[in-house]
Amino acid sequence: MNERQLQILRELGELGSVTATAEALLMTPSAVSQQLRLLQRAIPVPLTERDGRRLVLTEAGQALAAAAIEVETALSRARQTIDDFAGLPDARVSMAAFHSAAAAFFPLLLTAGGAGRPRLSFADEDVAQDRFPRLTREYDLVLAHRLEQAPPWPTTVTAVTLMREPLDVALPAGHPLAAKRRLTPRDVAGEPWITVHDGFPVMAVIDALSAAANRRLELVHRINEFTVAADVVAAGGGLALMPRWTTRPHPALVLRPLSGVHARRHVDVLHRPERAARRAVRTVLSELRRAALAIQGRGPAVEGG
Amino acid sequence: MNERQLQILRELGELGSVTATAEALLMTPSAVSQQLRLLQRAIPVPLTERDGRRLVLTEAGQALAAAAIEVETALSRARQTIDDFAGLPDARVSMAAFHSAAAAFFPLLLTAGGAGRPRLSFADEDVAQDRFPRLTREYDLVLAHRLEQAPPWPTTVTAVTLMREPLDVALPAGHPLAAKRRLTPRDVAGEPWITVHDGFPVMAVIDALSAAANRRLELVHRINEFTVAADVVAAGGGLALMPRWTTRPHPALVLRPLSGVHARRHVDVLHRPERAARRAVRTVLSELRRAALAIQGRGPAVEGG
DNA sequence: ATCGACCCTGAAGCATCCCTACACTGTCGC
DNA sequence: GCGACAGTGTAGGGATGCTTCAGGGTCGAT
Repeated sequence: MNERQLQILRELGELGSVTATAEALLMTPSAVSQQLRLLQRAIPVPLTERDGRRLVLTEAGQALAAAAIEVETALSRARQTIDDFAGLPDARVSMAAFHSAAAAFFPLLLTAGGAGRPRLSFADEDVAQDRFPRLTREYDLVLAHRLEQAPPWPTTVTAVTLMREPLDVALPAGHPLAAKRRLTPRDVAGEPWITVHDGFPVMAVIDALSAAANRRLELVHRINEFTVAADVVAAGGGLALMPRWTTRPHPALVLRPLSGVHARRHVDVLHRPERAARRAVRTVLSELRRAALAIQGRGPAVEGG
Repeated sequence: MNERQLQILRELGELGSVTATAEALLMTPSAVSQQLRLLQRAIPVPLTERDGRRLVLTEAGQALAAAAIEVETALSRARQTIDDFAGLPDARVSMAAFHSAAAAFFPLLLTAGGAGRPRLSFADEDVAQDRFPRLTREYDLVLAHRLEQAPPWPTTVTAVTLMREPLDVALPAGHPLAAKRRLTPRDVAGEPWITVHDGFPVMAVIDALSAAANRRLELVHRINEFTVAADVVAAGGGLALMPRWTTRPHPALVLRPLSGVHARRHVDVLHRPERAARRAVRTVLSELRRAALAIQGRGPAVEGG
């Protein structure tokens, strides 16, 4: 049982297939298979089992994969130890975020001053909810969002909630419903709607809205990008759900809180546990928390939720 | 930087020479040297430096060696994880103790019942104080003793104090001084003494006694083994310091507490940090703590200290 | 100062390990 | 039932890690 084999087992647990593991670790499936066999030879309980043509971890395999995370974390800490002595200031932290969080957080992180700060590499990644965790393989930190009632992130990643952000109804300033301070599902169920694509986090609220009003909603447009959606709402294309804080207010729109349905999303930062062994990563994590507070404080004063 | 190289670095830090490291790891000094060179190649700060003809760790090397302990601990935990699944009840725990602790603790540990308990392998090892830590390489647990005022154990081993045991003056029941409830340095400084060999923990109390009485003590016999010393005391060979709880009371002797000097030893259990990852080792550790309480409770009723 | 003992390091050689390439078997979906 | 896909075995090659042996630096005793 060596570190390499444990790493392979861990990836297999997270990715669920030998081929994907091989791809992630830049090796051939055959090599993965062989290392798994060697690992198994040293261990008296089965670590893997076939599931159709796939290979998955047994319960024991999952337990060992969890232990493998500790091993990698310890090794990362060792590397950080020597970086501390080398005093390398060129630490780079890579970070991905979905669009609205990227727009809200990235500028704040850039202006956060201080000498010797880690240098940041940003990337925007708008993916379906279940794809966020595996982005942590490519980026040190991943800003992800999920609805409050959605299933939690897998335990293979560490997740910290940065904010619990209400989702409001965006409508043109001149719209009749704009006169009300808050909107009920029955208020809005008859309107045409602009929603995200299927599988994206906000979608479940639309379903809940439909259920609360006991009526099928008319989904006219499917637009993931909130700024695009905002422009379409302003042009009279329909109503849309918009995060209260992380999108810049559109001059021609107003936001109204929803009552009667749970319309709130978590903005979380995800990372593989061992990444937090790096001091630079921890620094950025705490800057993120500070930025989240700033974003909530400055938001347009719409209360409720 | 792999696990093996970190292990070698750690041993070098603890043993202080390439040759000793090679011996401990069952390899040749040349192999150790080569692995250290490979490790160094990956790291931008010097990890080792020459000290005469010896090779020792730099500060950075010591820090990395400490991190190496975490790596080994994580690997040990991984092994324990699979043992948990395998449900192996045949866990063996090896344990060494200096003589008096061995006599006091080993029987209690044997009678500690319970099904599926770890099986114990005992060994007695009476070594000079500075040799105790390296016994942890050979045994899972090492019972060691040191005087309260002595330097603490090195940080490379984990130490838990089981008891702080007073050292009393043993004297024949018919001795004139036996009439006193407690003895001062001046009371005993004129008597002939039986002491342990140089370098053994109790010796420092003799020195303190000498200093407190401002007088050179007459050291007649050098006997490490307390039961032997007890018999010699009974035969009128002189006075001796005896631990209050861990030696069986001799029928012809009485113990009298000393005042005026700090005469108390710690009975500690030492182990390499990663050994505690094993459940069986933790079980025995807690049994040791319970045994220590029992030993103190049952001791002959001599109060003071 | 010199010699021998000791300690570390380097070169050569060998066994082992780990990977790729390729062929094969089993499984799923159309 | 066929093609696509997933995993596994074998052969072979390069890298790795060790031992052996030789050499150079350091310490202590004579």
